[in-house]
Amino acid sequence: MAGQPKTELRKEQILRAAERIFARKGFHDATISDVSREARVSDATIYEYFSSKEELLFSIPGQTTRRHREETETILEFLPRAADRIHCIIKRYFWFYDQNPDHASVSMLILKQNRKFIEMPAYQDVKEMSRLVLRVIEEGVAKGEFRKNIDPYLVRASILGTIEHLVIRKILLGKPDKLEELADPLADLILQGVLARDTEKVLNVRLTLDSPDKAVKETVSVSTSSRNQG
Amino acid sequence: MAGQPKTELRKEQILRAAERIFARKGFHDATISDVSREARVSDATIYEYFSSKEELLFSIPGQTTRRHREETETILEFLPRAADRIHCIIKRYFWFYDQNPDHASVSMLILKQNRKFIEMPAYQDVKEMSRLVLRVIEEGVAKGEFRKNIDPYLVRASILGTIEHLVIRKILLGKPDKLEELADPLADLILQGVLARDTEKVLNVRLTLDSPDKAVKETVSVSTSSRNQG
Amino acid sequence: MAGQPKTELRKEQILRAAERIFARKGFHDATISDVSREARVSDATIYEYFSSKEELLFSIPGQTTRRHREETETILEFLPRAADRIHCIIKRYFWFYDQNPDHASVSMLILKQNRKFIEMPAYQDVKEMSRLVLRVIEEGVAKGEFRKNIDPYLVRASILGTIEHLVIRKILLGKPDKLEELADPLADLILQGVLARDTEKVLNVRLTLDSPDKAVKETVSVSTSSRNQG
Amino acid sequence: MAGQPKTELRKEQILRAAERIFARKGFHDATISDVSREARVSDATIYEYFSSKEELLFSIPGQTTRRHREETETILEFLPRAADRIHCIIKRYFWFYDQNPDHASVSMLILKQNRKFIEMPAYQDVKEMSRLVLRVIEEGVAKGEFRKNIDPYLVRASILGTIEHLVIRKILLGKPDKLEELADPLADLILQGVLARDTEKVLNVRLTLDSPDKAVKETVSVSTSSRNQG
DNA sequence: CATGAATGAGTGTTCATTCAT
DNA sequence: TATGAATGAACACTCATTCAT
Repeated sequence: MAGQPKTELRKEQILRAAERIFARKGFHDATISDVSREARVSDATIYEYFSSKEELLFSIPGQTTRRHREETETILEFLPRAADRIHCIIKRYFWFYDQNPDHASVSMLILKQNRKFIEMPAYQDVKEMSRLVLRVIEEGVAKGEFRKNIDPYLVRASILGTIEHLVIRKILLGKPDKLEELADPLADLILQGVLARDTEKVLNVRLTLDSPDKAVKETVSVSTSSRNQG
Repeated sequence: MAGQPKTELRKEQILRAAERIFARKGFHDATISDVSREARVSDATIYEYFSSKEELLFSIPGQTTRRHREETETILEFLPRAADRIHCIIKRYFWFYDQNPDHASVSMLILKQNRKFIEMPAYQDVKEMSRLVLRVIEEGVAKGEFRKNIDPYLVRASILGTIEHLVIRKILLGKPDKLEELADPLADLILQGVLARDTEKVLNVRLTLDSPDKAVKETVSVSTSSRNQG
Repeated sequence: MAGQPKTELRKEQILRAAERIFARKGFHDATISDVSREARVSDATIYEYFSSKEELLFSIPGQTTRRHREETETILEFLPRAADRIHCIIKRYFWFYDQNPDHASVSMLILKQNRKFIEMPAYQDVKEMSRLVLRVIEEGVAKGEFRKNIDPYLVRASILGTIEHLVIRKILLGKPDKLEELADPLADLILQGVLARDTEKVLNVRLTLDSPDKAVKETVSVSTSSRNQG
Repeated sequence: MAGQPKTELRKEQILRAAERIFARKGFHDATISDVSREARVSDATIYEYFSSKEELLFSIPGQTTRRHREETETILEFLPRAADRIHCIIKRYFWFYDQNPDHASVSMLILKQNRKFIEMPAYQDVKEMSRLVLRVIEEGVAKGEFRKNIDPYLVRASILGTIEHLVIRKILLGKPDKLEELADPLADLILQGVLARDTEKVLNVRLTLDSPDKAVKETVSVSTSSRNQG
């Protein structure tokens, strides 16, 4: 808990102000003065900490994104099954964006489509997170949990794309109120298309046994959709 | 085929130039002079046709989007099965963005996250297209083709979100070269999670017979997943 | 009443439109398009009749001013006394501006302080009118109607300045409703300071005494005018 | 004389530059660059002190006008007679415009006929000065110094109008060189029409005839004010 | 470390004016 | 004669950025 050097606090203060302002007004419509006013420092002070408005923008994700990734990685270690991991990743994404709406706006509306940002070091964390998702999928396939014939890249695109779409929708249209509640149904939907199931191959199983006195004809119906079921 | 009035041609000429320029440089980094140079008209001429730089931007989707939607609607009428319709929609989206990369850039990188745009009349076409997708899903459910317990809004988010994610990825990273090739696998993936199947109900059938010397454990594999199969 | 050539009508139509527009919006805030719209012609047409926006402006007073001067001159010929002439001039000025409020605005708010206008031929009419006033005053002095020691230039400045002040006041503040009603009191005020008198009224005293052989006719002149005198 | 804060000096510097430039070129024909060049600052600096070109214009009269009014008021307190006060006001007006030719140009050619200016707070000082003149006239009437039947508003219009006319004339035509020299004659002229005089009421004409047997002593009373009377 | 003050560089927008038809 | 279409030339205004204090 060693107090951060005062200068780090200042930096953080500016960063959070910038996040709020950029989230509210967009990058180009926000001025350095807007940010400095929000941060209660002078314009010039911002330049003591960041070399340009753009660098300020690119510094916003910083720790937040890294922490999100690291904590997610930590949790995943406790989840042996790929399906649970996917579920966890989705849940945490929604939770993360619910908790950090300004970060969500900056990430989704400003940074995601910024050609320069994807060349910045800060983008690495986003990339890492994306790789993590891919790895989980590939491991799921390798372990036989997921179907062999899926394209892991496509599955990842599907997971991340859906999340992004919903987050942007929430930012722009304000609904739904809680993204997190979409985590279960989304995980179900995705896993439905991905899980390898014996079942998948077993249809209308009709078993006839040679037991002469007893002819057995069974059709067992079991609901399979929920990933929560054993 | 009567030629458009000359003034309409001029407008179109400016619009296409703006599309190219905005796609290449982004909205804020592009100047009206950039556009006018590309269109081979003067700055002032642009203002004869559009009242502001922003109105110029918002006018870009215009016909293109509408036509895409209308043609898609026409085709869908010939496809009775919801699964085929979903497949068609996905395919056409990819094809559309493949064919119109500048339009794709403007839509995905500039307009999609523009708070003002979603209040413009031009946004209606985007909305209509989105509603069309929803309707197809709902009809699929109504007809029993899709599972009853899916959330059509979520499925739509999944379809559109994945497409958007892939389009943006292509724009920023340049790959894959042909989005259209992702249409089949994506449709498969989505439908996998959506199609109602008998099979769905028959799962993990493990039969243990009391025949002490013979334990029977059978798995009968029948391919059912592909939407191309009867 | 030979009809004016069609082209003259067009010109007049544009001129009156310009007068209205300039009166309402001022010269710089009015555009050629404003004028052309009011005149129901195209921008280009205006340039068929006037070589520039400024020339259009300078052409507005034109006939109106000349006619005002000519008619005034005509009337003055019927008024032998300088006092009545001054009165007439003032009355006609007020009446003129009451009748032509747009002309008043253009003259008083735009042209009067325009450095270029006073070099234009159209300014001659204004100058002529001003000279007319001066002449009347000088004649009044020459005839002994007005005091010898007035400065005719100053008196003219007083007459025209007061009129202008009142006209501008009416334009900007809207009151009084009828300038013309100020004509009598203003003429009184001016003449009060100008008329040769005591004298004026006291003099020309004709006394007839009954003394048959002696008719006495006296004119006593008493200087009363200067405020510096005891 | 403790120096004004540096920033006030800067503001004054810009204001005086603007005054010179606007006086010389007019408001619309002068550019911000003209002003900034004259003030030896950058364009942007002007906008640090004034929010728009128009606000800059409206700020020019500022102190100058207020000071003129205040000083005049102070002096008037020492002049008990209304006539002297009027004389003083006229003299000071001329002196003021003689001393501040750029201010004169801006006031007379630009501001006086500006519809927006008369709604600005800065216009209040002009109004106050105008009220002061009116008050002096009314007091003159109340004290019996001026004729009862004058219209104070008209007299004020006459004073201010004549001054304005002469100032504008000097600005545009360059003559006379010294307005101040017109103060005495103008005051005479105005007061002539305003002062209550014995004569005004009674012309105590005393005629003595040499008729030996009959001494005739007549006093003829004639109302003299109205010019309509014989 | 913090900032008040200053500005260079840039840009969207306007509009009087032209000219081919 | 009349004008639709086009534009050159300007200009007010903004703002990220700098630097002396």
